[in-house]
Amino acid sequence: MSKFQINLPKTAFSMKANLPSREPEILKLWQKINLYDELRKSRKGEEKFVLHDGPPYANGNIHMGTALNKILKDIIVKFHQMDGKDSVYVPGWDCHGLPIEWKIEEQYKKNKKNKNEIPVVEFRKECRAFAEKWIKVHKDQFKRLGVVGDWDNYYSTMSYDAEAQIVRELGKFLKEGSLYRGFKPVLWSTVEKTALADAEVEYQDHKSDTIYASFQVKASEVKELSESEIVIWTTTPWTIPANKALAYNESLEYLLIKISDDGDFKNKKIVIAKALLESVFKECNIMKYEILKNFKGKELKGTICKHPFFELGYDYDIPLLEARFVTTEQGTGIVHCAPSHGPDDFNLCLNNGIKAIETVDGDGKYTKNVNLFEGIHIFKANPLVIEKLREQKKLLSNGELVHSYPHSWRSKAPLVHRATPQWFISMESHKLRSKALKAIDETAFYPNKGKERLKSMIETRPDWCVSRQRVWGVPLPIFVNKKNNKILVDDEVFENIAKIYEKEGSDCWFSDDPQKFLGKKYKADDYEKLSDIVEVWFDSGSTHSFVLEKRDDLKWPASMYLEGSDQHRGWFHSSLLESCGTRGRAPFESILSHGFVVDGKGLKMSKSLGNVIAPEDILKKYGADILRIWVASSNYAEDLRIDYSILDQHSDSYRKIRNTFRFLLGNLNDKFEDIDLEKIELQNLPELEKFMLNKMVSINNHFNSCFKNYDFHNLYKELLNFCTVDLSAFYFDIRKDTLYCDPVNSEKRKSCVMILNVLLNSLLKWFAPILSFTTEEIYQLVSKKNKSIHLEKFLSFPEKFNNDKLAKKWSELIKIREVCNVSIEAKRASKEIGSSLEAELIIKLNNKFKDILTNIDLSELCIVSKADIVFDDKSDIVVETKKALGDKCPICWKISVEPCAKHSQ
RNA sequence: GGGCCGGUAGCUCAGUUGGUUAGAGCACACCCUUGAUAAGGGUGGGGUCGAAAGUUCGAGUCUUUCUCGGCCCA
Repeated sequence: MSKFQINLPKTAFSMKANLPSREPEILKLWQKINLYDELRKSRKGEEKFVLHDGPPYANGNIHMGTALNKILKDIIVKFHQMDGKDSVYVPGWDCHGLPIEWKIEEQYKKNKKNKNEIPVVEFRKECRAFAEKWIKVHKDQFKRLGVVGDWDNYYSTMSYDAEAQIVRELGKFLKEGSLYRGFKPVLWSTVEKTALADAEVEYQDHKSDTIYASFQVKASEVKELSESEIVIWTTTPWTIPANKALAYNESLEYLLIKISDDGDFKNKKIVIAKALLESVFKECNIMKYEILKNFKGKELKGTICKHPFFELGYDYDIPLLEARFVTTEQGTGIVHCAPSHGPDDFNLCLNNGIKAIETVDGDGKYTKNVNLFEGIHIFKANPLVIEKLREQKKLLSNGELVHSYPHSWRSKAPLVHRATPQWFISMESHKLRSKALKAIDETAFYPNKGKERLKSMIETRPDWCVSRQRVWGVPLPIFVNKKNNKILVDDEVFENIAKIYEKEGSDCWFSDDPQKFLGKKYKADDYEKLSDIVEVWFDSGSTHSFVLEKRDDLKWPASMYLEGSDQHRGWFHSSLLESCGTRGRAPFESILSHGFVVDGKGLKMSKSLGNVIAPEDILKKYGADILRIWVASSNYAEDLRIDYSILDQHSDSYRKIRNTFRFLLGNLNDKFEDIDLEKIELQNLPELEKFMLNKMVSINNHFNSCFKNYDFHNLYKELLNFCTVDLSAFYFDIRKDTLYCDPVNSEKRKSCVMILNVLLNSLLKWFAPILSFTTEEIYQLVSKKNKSIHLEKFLSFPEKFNNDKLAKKWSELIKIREVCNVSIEAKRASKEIGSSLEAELIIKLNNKFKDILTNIDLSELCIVSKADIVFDDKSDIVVETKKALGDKCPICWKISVEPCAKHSQ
């Protein structure tokens, strides 16, 4: 037996990952060691990084979007933790709202129960139980992804303290005076006397009365329009008494026409859209006419009309307003706007300072706000309105139309848009809009484009409607004085309600004596108690108040909010408004928004396309670490593509990374030594080792700058390339000879082993936030320093490792190596040699390379048996490969005529 | 229909203020190795930068239009 021992790699770390079964074992370990608590202990007193969780809705299994969101959050939280901060993550759930109400109603239907016969409180209890059930399911699914957080102390919008705090927040708006009562149209059933949500509406055919009616111009910037009449068409004549404006489209062309037919409109001038001339004239039976003027819609700006019932006391101005929703599909190209009876009308009027009022009551009768028609049911009003129009000579024609129309899903009765009392937070009265815009400017956005997106929404949004006529939510804590209609604003009452909710939740609002909430100061008989609930965006917009502010382990404002880009209109938006209204600034320092998960072709996932991938499928087939790689390697600033071929690719990368670790572990025989980087004496190291240290510093610098910008896909790519290009194909390949064949106590081998230790340590930490399971698996194998890899901190590399001159020199050497490889490959292709050790090289180099070759053995670098160097000035780099002559050393496999220099004695 | 964002090799991504033959890794093909072995190494092929027009000495980078896709709104 030879006295030369070869040292082959040996490790317990298997090549096969088997993540789907191994990861659950690691989850058990984390549970056993109470990882979350350990993380907190390990950073006690350090600077906090608080990523405030946007609460997902507690309903249904998680999908790829939720998985992406949680993994991205977890990666960021872990990065900050390893960076030395106390990086706290408290997950939460959004629980109130319509979708859960529907689910419970569905169950009722199945069991033949009638919702209206069930007490509200009992119904709400079922909603609560439903949400609780899904929180449990979600929790396990999120944990399985490797997400570490305070799962035992999660927050929810339905917890008693949350409901209590939501009341306090509303109290602030009420006290300030920015929360006011207005009217807004909702789909309303006059039969059930209730508002219906969109999803409770069925569309069926319905026969409607149609009218062409005219509005006389009172003033206009277009001279010819004076004395003319603007014609509208509508299928709801009963809304004419509620008319407050007319809408036109500035990009359409309009005509001024003189009619000569006999009748009410003889010799009158009317205005309609050019594109609709034919259909209008046909339906109104107009034969003799003359076109007086052709003009663009934008000229209508500033025009004012009189109401058709002007002579009957409707003597207010009807302005013409520009609106995109006006088209030439039907009608006249001018739309009559009754802000109380249509969402388009409402928004257009609201944006122009015309507020909706209550024109129809819950039974469908006109209110006292409607002159001439008070008390009449709207479904009986059409003939009366038509008659009055005719009487006022404002009716061009009338008819009937069968069209698709909304009906109640329960009673099948036709619905109407009805302005109902709603509660709004004003964007202007207390400068909420400008406060919010300022707060956006003070917030960092990743990616930057999110800033403009949120800004433009805040700039144009109308007042915030925060009331809903539903039951599963926090009741609006509002009492209205029966005598003077004034809202009760009293901190004592709000605080009393909040205290009650903290103890028993908000169900009691619906069941208990109102006096309980009013205390002794006010008499319940004097007040009307509201039964509306708060819209759920106010709930989740308030999480900062009942989570960030209330918990000692967190801080306000949050360091970051992180959600899908749809939340610019959702949670980012509502949180910003709520916080700016109550605290004058945003509840976050930064916002990170990510795109949507789409399939491999960039199309959105849908059942009908059959391109849906569930997180569960991926976990079963690949494991969470592969999914985490997918998250880290994708550019979240845009939409993220996923399909099985993409996952296969990441799975291949994972294997490369795993084998890189396996090589390190094998050559260390699973005996990791934590090297003190400061104590490394560079002057004693071979150049290749110095170069590797230098490489690690530059990787680490790049790593840090990527991390600072949350630029994970570049960070991951850099690490992956480091494993493949710098380690596997370069450093490892070259040093295999030393590791396998040099004596264990040789300085060179010891230097290399030292580097392997540093590499293992660095790679474990760099990858830990992404490959949370695999790095833990390795850490458990080799280190007892901490209970978990996630309790470690990133390494800090001494400046002395940085050596630009060395890096430059080695990039030249690598160039020479590449030319050598091409030359060797030619001999291999002609079958003269196989392994590169069968080759010897004659390398002709330009004299300029002389300096860089000191201390360099090119035969080692190129993994050949011999390399002769010839300097001349003729060429840059020219390499000639010859078959090496002599015998193969049985130890190091190098071929030479002489006995092996290292292994011959 | 409107607003915003995006389209660079089969895939994931780089491409700095417009400036040489547009880069990397993976995948693929061929070869080598059999002492990282259901591993490892080498070489190589592959892109009219979504399309068209324009500005410019010069456009992946700037402008316009179109197209496809995504989010939000209607």
